[in-house]
Amino acid sequence: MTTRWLTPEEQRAWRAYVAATHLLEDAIDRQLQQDAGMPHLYYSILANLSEAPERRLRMTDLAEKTKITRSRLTYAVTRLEKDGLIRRENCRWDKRGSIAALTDEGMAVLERTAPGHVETVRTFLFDQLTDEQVEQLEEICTGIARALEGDGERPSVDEVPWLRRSSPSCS
Amino acid sequence: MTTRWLTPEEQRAWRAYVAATHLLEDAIDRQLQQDAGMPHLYYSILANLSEAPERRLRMTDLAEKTKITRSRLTYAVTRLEKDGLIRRENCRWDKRGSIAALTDEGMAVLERTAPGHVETVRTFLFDQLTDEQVEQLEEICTGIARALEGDGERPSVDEVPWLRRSSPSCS
DNA sequence: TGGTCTTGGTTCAAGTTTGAAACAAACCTA
DNA sequence: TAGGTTTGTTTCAAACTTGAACCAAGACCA
Repeated sequence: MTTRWLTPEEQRAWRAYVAATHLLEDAIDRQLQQDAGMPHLYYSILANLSEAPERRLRMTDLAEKTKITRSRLTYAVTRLEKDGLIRRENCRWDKRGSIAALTDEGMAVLERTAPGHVETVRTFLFDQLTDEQVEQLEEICTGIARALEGDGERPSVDEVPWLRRSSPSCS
Repeated sequence: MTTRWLTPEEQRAWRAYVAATHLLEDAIDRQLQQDAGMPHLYYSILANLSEAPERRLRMTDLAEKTKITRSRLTYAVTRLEKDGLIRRENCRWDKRGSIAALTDEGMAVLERTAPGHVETVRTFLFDQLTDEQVEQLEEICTGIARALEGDGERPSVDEVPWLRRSSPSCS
């Protein structure tokens, strides 16, 4: 089977997608770095904890929620713990487990910085979209995420039989 | 003025967006790392060069095309140069300038790995979308990118007067 | 001209991410 | 219940990113 290259429409969509996602993530990272002294991911970790029952989650659950690897999470939590925004506790039921708990200070940082963050997201994302587009975006993204999540387990790339033939193009 | 929090629809869209973009970028990075031995960004750099006249671009233009900072680009190009996929040349008109040129070997790598890359993008993105959604995605992303690009200059975050008030939520 | 400002790139240190390997506890199963 | 496998998490080294500082070389202009 020969490669199905992207159609012109797909090319355009793909490039716009790559550009938009990079630019937006950069803008959000910069804003949060300035206002909260941490990148977006770290903020997300705190935000996820703030919504969890008792403001605490097991590492694996937190990694699942934030869609990152466990090792990346370990590093991030270690940093946030040094900053006093998170506290590590060990799990009673499962001695292997480690639990990340949001501290009051962490909650305070979140409360202080949430407005700026929301405003950034609004300015650069939602202010640019019609209500209809917001819906479309959700559907599109939900579809993509579903394809990538399997049922909780990421379909490790090498399980998919990639074709290998020539000719470039497609950033 | 008090913060305009995200509506439930916006929340859903935002979360789906964050999840989808992370998962997709991760999948693409993993695939390219395995097949081409480089992350997506590096592949994009090669791809951009391959389409430029004479397969060469000035650093700043390349940074602009790939939406990354100059320092990040410098590092990436240095690595790719070590791998023999890019060659640096100096600009005749402007002695400050530095030009990145795709080597034949770089072109070959691109040709060899493009099919796998396209297939990944297709599998996880376009196969999940209807033709209509592809169009919608392009429009949405174009809008976002426009808001973030000013006219070539990024609106440095601190020029926007952020509001600062309390209450969290919004990953 | 000789300053001074801007632009194009690189450098450096500190911080982050990656993937593989290491551990330890929990879970089988014969 | 010992031995083997799986699961939860951390560790480590190598690679990458960030932002500020730096260095030329062009541009501007009194």
